[in-house]
Amino acid sequence: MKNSRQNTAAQILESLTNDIIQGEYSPRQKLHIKTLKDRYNVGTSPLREALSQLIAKDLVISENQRGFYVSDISIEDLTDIYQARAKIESLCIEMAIEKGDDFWEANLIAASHRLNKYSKLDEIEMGEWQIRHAAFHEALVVGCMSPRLFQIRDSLFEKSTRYRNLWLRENVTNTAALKINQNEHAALLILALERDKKAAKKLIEAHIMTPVEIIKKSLSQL
Amino acid sequence: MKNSRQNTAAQILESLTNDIIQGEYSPRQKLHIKTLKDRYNVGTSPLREALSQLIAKDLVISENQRGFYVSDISIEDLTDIYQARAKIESLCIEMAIEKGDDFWEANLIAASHRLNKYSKLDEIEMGEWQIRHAAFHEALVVGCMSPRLFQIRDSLFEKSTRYRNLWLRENVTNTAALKINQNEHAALLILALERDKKAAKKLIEAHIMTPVEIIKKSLSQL
DNA sequence: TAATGTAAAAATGTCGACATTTTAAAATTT
DNA sequence: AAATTTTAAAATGTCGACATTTTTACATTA
Repeated sequence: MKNSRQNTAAQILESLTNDIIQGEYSPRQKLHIKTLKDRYNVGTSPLREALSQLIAKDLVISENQRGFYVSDISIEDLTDIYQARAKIESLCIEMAIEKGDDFWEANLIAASHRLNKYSKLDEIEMGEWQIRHAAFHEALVVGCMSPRLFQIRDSLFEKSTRYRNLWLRENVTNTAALKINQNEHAALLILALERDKKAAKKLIEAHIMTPVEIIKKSLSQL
Repeated sequence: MKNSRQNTAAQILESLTNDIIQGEYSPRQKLHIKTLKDRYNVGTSPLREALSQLIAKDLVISENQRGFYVSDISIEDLTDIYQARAKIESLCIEMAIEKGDDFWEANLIAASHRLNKYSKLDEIEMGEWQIRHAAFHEALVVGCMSPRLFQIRDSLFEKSTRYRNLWLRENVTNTAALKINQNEHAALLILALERDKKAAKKLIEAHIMTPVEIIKKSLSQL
């Protein structure tokens, strides 16, 4: 395993990022250097370099001489992140509708079909559903053609993951919520193909904000 | 100097960030560990931790076993960053116009006045002008009340600094360009106070995109 | 001379050690 | 017993050293 293209710091960064956004470590949890070294079998330097990158990504905070902590979550932060996500997604879709070509349309229809078929199954495996769901939304915005806006979109999506998982726990069996979701996706597809920017923007913003109230409840029960 | 509230890594991060966006190091320049250690008088660990954060901020890139480099600039990146900045700024202003109160208005008028007075002087010191200019634009968007959107705005502004400095070199004596700029600021103030979202958005996007063509020329001559 | 191969030099990434600070526990005082 | 001080333990941040890889300089061959 010596000839891996990534250095140790980059590898740990992946693991740590995942473990934090998937809730392996809780918000505000202390991240002891010693413990992490043992867990990931690495030395001090690459570990601290990975943590440094997580600081820049706002997933970890550090206090001088007091170590590293998983960054906190809160209702204010939840609202702000989802609001920002909604606006950015809306922006991307607007630009995609302006610039999207036949291939964008075709790809979007295909992604919609894949999500639809899977959503109608009796037994839905949440991992696969999330993949197809994310793929549909990406197909919508991919026409916007801005690397920076995509990067911002991705980073906000990543930050929202810890909150989204609270929603998924509530709705893994809630088929009614999934149904509404499905209808919204169908409407989004139509509006995009009709190039109705205004309506598409309005709908996507509402679509992204939908889970916020439910997550608020889960959060306040914590 | 032992009891400074920041650790070494955080201090170097500030210096490095500044030195990169102010052009002390050029795009694609190799950042030798040894050289940097000597220059900033620090050890390997905090230096690499600072560089790790700069990687997350896209100001530095690294290749395994080949070290660190200042990230490149290009016409494509210039356009993308300014386009993204324009859209984000537009978004913030839209939200600010929706939510802004009397204090937002008052503060905006004050900031406009400070910029105006300074712009009319015979001898303009560019550093002070930049401060007042940035303050005016911040006063415009501050009503939007979203920490995350501000953070995105700031990070895009920081990324655009290397390009902006190219513009400033061209226009430090170009009073005609500054005049147009001044008129646009006056118009922005009026539109904001009139709560004319649509016109304000359109103008701010054009305003931010204005320097792009000039910078393109400077870039292609490099 | 150009191309290829080899040896030396330089640079990177990782580790363990150490001084300093923080935290926890024990002892002392009020 | 509660509050404060003292002492011990644990954890952090920084450094220099070292193995490994890359780069450069030089020599060999076609």
